[in-house]
Amino acid sequence: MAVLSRRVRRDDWKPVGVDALEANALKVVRSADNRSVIAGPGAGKTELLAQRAAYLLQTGTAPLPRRILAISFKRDAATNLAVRVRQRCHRNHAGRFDSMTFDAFAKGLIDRLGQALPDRWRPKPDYEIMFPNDRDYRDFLHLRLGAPPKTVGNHADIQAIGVKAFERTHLVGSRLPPDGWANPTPGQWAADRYWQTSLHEGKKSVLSFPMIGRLAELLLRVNPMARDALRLTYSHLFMDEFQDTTQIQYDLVHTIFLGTDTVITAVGDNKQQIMRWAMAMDDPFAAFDAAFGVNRTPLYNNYRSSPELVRIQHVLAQALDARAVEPVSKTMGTIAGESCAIWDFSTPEIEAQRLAAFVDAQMKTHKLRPRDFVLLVRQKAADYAAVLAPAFAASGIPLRNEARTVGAVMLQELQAEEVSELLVSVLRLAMTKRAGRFWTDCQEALAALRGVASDDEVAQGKLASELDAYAVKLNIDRPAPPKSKVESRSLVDNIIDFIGRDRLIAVHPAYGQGGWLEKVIDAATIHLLASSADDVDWRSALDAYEGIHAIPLMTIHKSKGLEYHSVIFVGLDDGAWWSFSDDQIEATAGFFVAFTRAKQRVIFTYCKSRGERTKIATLYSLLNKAGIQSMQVA
DNA sequence: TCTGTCAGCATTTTT
DNA sequence: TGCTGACAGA
Repeated sequence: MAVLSRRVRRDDWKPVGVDALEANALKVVRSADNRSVIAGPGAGKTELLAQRAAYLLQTGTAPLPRRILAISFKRDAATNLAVRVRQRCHRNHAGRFDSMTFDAFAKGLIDRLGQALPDRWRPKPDYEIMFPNDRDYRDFLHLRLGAPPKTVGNHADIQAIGVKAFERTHLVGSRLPPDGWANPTPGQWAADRYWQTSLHEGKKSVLSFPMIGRLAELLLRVNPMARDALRLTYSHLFMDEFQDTTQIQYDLVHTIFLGTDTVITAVGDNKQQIMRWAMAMDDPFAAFDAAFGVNRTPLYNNYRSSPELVRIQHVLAQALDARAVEPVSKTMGTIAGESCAIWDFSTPEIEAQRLAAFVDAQMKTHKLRPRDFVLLVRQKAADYAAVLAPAFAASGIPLRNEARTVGAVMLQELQAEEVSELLVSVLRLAMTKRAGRFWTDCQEALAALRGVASDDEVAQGKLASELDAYAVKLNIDRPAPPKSKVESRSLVDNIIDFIGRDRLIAVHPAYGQGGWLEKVIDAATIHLLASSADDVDWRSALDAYEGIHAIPLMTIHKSKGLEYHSVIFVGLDDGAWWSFSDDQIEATAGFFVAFTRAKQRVIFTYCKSRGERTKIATLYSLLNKAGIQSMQVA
C-alpha cells in the first residue's frame, strides 16, 4: 500500500489500497460541501470515510494545522476507522485524524472546559459516571422527589410522568436553559431537581453520558470562544452510523458547526436502525439535510454479498423502505446450490448435530475456517450455546459464545480492550519463535503508552532492547501456560507492571474510573486460564484466548458491522422475537442486519418446541416472496 | 412444603 | 410473549 508523506496534487490523487470506488463514492471523497451518504450494507461506507480522510490529508485539502474529527457511535467503529486511516496514510497525516466515540468527545470537552459552565450547571471536577436504569429513575420520581411547589403542579402530575419519558423527554430531551426553567412544567421541575441533585448534592457530581452530552452542548453555546476554537481546529467532520444519532448528539454538532466552513460528511443506513431504544432520532438524515443544506448522495454497489443474496436482501429492504434501489453485487457467487434456506428440525439436539455436520462438511468442500461462519441468535446466547457447543465440539469445532461474560466483562468486549490486546501481543512475542509481526505491535503500542516519538531513534532503541530483554526473561520464566488462577494472575500482573499501570490509566482515562482496569485484568486472568486447559502449549493457549479456531455465536446486535461467508441464524420463531409486534420496523431492521452479514449463504433454522411462527409471519412471507420456502430436514 | 400470583425480564451503547 | 424467582397463604 502506498503510504505517502509528501503532498499530492488533487488531480493526481488515487484511492489508496483498493482497485476502484464507485463514481458516487469518489464524488463524496472529493466533495467540498456537506454530504449525507445513505447506502446499504456492504456498500463500503467506512471505506469511503477512510479514503476521504486520505484524500483530504494527502492533498492538503484539510490544510495544516487543521484536523479531521470522526465521530462514531460505538467504540469498535471508531477504532476500525482509525486503523484504516493509519493503514492508508503516513503517520504525519494520520496524526491529524481524530476518531472517537461521541461520548468520548463530549466527555473530553467537559473534562477540559467544564469549569466554564454557569454555576447551576457546573459539575465538580472529579465527577463520576453513572449508568442509570429504569429502576433508578423510578425510585427518584416516586421515592426521593417529593411533592412539587403549588405553582408547578401536584403530586399526581409527578406520578403521571413515565420512567422512559422522564429521561428521554424531560432530563435530556432538549437543550438546557443556561439560567434554568423560568416557568417549569412538572416534567421540567422534576428534571431540574434531578440535575441539581446529581451535580451539587453529593460529595462528587454523578453524571450519565446523555447528561454529559447535554452539558457539552450548553458549554459551547454559552462560550463562543471555546466553540470557535473547535471550529478552527476541525476543517472536516465525519459521522459514521448516522442513522443511530440521538437528539443530544445532533444538537451538539448543530451548535458547534452550523453555518461554519467545517465540511460535514454523514454516512449511514436507515434500514439498519436497530438502536431506537437507545434514543436514536426517527430520521436524523432528514433533519441534517434540511438544517445544513446537504447534498444527498446514494451508493449503488454491494461489495460484500453474492448477486443472489443481494437479490433477496432487496426484497427485505423494500419492506423497510419502499423507495429502496436494488444495489449491484460486485462479488461472485461461489455456492452451487441454494444461497438461502429455512430448515425445520424436530428437536434442538438434532438441529445442533446437523448444523455441526453441515459446517464441518462445508469447511472441507469450500476450504473454509470456523471463523468464516457465524451462529446468530436473537437473544439468550448462553441457552443456545448450551445445546450447540457439545454438538460442535463432537465434530471437532470449538464454539465460542462471544456474549459470554468472563468475570465482569463480556468476552467480545475483553477482546477489544487495549490491556487484553497488549497482553496477547507481549505473550506472542515472548513465546513465538519468529515473532516479527508481534515485535512491531508491541513496540508501537509501548511507544504510544510511554510517549516515545516515532522519530526519536535513541528512545526507540532503548525501548526495543528493554522489550527484548523482557521477552527473553518471560520465555524462560514461563515455559508453559498457567495451570492455576494464582499463576495466571501473577503472569498477568507481571506483564501489566512491565507495560506500566500508571501509563495505561494516563492514556486510557476509562481505566481510572470505577475499577474498570481491575475488572479487565481479572477477566483476562480468568480467560487466559480457561484457554490454557488440557495441557496445551503456548501457541494453542493464545489461539484459544483469541478464539481464532472457533466458530463464533452471538446476538444480532453484536454482529452489526461484521461479515461472514455463511450466516446460520438459529431460532426464527415467535419465542425469540417476542418483541416483534412492539416495534415491527425495528425488529425487521434487526432481521435485515442479520441477513446482510452474509457474503455467500444464509441459513435459518426452526424448531417447533421453541415457538410458533405466527407472530413473525411477516418475516416468513418476506422470505417466501424472495422464493425461499422452509423444508423439513430432520 | 406445596401452590398460586405477580412483577420483572429478555435485545442493548457509552470513559 | 412466556419463563423465572420471590413471596404469601394454606
